[in-house]
Amino acid sequence: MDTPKRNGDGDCGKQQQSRTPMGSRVEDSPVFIYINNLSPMKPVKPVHIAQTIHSLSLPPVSSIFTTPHIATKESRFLTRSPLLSLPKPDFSDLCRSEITNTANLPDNPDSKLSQSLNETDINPTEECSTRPSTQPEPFHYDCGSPYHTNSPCHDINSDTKCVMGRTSSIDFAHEDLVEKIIDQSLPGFEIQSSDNDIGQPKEVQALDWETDTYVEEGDDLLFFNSSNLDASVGPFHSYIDHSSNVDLATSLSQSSNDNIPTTQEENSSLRYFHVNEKIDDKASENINNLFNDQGDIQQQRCMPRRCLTFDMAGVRRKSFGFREDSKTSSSLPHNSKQQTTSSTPGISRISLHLNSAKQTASSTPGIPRIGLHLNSVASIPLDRFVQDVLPSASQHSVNMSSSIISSGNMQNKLHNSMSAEKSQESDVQGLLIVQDCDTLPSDVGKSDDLSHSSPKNKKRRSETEGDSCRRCNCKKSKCLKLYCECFAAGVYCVEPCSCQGCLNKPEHKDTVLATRKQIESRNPLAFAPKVIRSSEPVLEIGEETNKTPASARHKRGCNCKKSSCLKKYCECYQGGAGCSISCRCEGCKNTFGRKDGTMPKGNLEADSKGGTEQQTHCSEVEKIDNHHNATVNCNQQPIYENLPITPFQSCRSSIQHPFTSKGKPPRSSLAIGGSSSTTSKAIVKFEGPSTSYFHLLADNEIPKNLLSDGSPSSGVKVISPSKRRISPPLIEGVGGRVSPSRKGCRKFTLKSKSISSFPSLTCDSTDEYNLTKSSSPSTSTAFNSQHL
DNA sequence: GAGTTTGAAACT
DNA sequence: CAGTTTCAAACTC
Repeated sequence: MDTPKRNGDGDCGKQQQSRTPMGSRVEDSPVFIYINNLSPMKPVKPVHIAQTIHSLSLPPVSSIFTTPHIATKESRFLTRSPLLSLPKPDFSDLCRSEITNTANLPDNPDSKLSQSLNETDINPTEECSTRPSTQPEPFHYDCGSPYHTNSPCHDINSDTKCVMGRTSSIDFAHEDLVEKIIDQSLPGFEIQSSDNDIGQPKEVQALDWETDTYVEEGDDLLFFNSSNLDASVGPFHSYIDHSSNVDLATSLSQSSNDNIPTTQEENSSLRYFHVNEKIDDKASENINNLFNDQGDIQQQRCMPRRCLTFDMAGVRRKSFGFREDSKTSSSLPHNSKQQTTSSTPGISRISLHLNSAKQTASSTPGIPRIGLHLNSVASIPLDRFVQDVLPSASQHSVNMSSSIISSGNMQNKLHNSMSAEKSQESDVQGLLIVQDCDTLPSDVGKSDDLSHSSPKNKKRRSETEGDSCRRCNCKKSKCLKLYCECFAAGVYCVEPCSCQGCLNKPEHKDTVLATRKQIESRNPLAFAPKVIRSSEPVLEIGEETNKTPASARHKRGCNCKKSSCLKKYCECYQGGAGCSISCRCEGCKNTFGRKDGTMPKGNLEADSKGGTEQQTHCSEVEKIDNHHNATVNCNQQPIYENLPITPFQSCRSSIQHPFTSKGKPPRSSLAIGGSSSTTSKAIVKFEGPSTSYFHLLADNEIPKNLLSDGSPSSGVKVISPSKRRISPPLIEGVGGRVSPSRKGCRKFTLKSKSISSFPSLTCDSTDEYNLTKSSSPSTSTAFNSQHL
C-alpha cells in the first residue's frame, strides 16, 4: 500500500535508493521491510487507505498492538481497508473456518462479545503462531462500530482484527458461502432471501418489516431464529450486510488466522471483526474464483445484504451456540480466553459462537476477516438480557457485559447500524444484530406470548417495568403516521402495542410502505433519528452551531412553550439532548443544555453530584436493573454528563432516554426505520475517497469507558437536508488526517445509504440512489461524489 | 384509570 | 410559511 511509487517517475525509485545514506538501502530498512510484509497485496487503492475514514485501518504500528482499552470514540467509526489481494481459499476449508467476532469494549473488562462460526474453536495461540505477533496484518479491518477503538483491530493482533462496537458488522462477500456456512454451523438460523417471499417472520412481526423493508433487490436477509433463546427475550436480530465485495471465504480464512482474544483482550467487552474492505475488481474476481458455486457473481457485486435475525422472541428455541457466560464464562469451550472475569454481577459477557470449526488452511496472512457485529445484542439492556435471555439460553454461549449494553439507546444504535448497512456505496458489509425491544427483557419474562396484550396489561407492564418496551397506543392514526412511534421508528407494531385499527403490520406492508413513502416524500428526514449525538461540542464551520453543551442534539429542535424543555414533552429533553439554536422553545431550561448554549446549573451539578434529575432517573434505572439483577447502574449515566454526551436516543429520540427506565424501549427494528430513504437522501460528503462507509453512530453506543476520550474522530461530513452536519470519522495520527474543519465534526458515521438505517421501505429510495446495486467501490465513490 | 396537558405531526 | 387541527405521549389526579 505504501509502497513507494517507482513507476511513472521512473527515476524516483532510483534516486531514492541512490540517495540512501550510508549506503543502506531503503529496502533494507526495517520500515521498508515492514511495509512490504504488510501487504502482499498491493494496494489496490492506496489513497483509499490513507484517506479512509477509518483511521483505524492504518493505525500506527505501535498502536496496532495496543490494547483495546485505548479505544476512543473515534474508534467508533467504521473503517474500511481496501482489500488488496485475495488468496484463494479452499472453500471447504472456509466453511470450516472459524469466524470469530469479538467486540471489545476496551474499558469494560467485563463485557465481551464474541462470535465464532464453526463448532470447533480455534486455538488462539495456534492462530497466533501462524502469524508473528509482531507482524501486523496486511489487512486492516476497521471497526466501524461505535465501539471501535483507535486501537487497531490488530491490537487484538493477530487475533482479530476487530473492532469494537456494538454495531458490529460482518462483511460477507459471498452470499452463498455465508448461507452455506450458516446452514452448517447455525442450524437454527434461517436464511431468507429478499428475492423470495420472505413471508412473515416466524417469530416477530417486527422482523417482517425489516425483511420487507430492508430487503431490497439483491438483498437477502438472514434470520437467525434463535428460538432457543428465551422467548421472553424477544427477537434478536442480526444483520449481515453484504454491501461490500469482501470475500467471505477470505475473511473466514483470515479469521482462522486470527488469534482469539486473549487475556489482554479479556478486558474488552465486545469484540468483533469488521471487515470493511472495498475490493476492487480484481479482488472480486479472485473472490469469485474462490467459489465454485458462486454462480452469481453479480450478486456479490451487487453487494447484497443479508439480515441475520436472531429471533429470541419466538417460542422456538434452538441453540445456535449462545451460551451464557455471565458467571460461567469459564465454561466457554472456545476462546476461553475471551472470557474475562467480570466482576459485574449479572451477566457480563455474551459470546456468540457461530462456528467452531477450526480452519487450518486459511492461515494466509492478509486475508480479510469477517466481523460480526453484535450490536443489537449489546444494545440490549444487559441486565435484562442477562436475566431473561441468558438463562433461557443456557446452551448458548452468550457473553455480554452489562456495561456494554447500556440501557436504552438501542434503537438508535440499531438504527444507526441499519443505516450503516444500508449504505451501499460503502462496501461495508456488516452483520448487525438487532434486538427487538419486544424481545427485550423488559417485555421478556412478562409475556411470552406474542399476542398483543391489552392496553391495560401493557400499561401496567410499563408501569412495573418502566415501560421499557412499551410501544404505541395509537387509536386513530392506524399507526401509519408519525404520531405512531412504531411507525416513526420504522417498525411494525407488535405485541406490546396497544394500538387500535393498526395497519402497521406485515400483512399491510404495502400500505405501510406506501404511507411511508408518502411521508418521506414530504419530509425525507421524517424517519431519521430525531436526536443526533455528538461526543463533543460541535464546532461546525459555517453552519448552525448548536451551542448546546449537550452532546446530543435534536435534529429539528423543539418548539416547547410550556414545558420549559424540562419534560418529556420536549423531544430534545426526551432524547437527552440539549436545546440548540434550532429550537424555538420558550423559557428553555433544558437540563441537557439550554437553547442559549448555557449549561444549566443543575446539569453542572449533576456532573459532580449526579444531578437531581439524573439521580432520579438513575434511581429508576437502578430500580429496574435491580429488578433484573442487572448491573447497569446509574453510574454510567454521568458519563454523558461529563462527556457532554447524552445517550443517543433511539430512532426517535424519545425512545431511549438515557435516564428513563420508562423510556420507550428501543425498537429492534428500529432498523427498519432508520430513516431509510430519508437518510439516503441526505447529502453525504466523503472526505476521503475511501470513505464509502458511513455509519451513524451514537455515542451512547459506546461504553462509557470509551467515551472518556473526547477526541473527535472525524470524518465524514454528512449534510442532511436539515443542514445537519455529520462528520466523518477521522483517525488522528493514524493515516488519517484531521482537517481543521473536521475538528468540530460530530461523531456520527453515516453510512450514506443508511443514514436512514431504515432500509427504505420502498425500493425507490434505494433505486433512487441506486446504491444497492452498485457493488464496486468505484461506483460507490461515484455516488458519493455526486452527492457531495 | 380517566382526564388533562403538551407539543409534534398533519392539515389547510 | 403560518395558523389550525389532529394526534398520541406525557403527565396529573
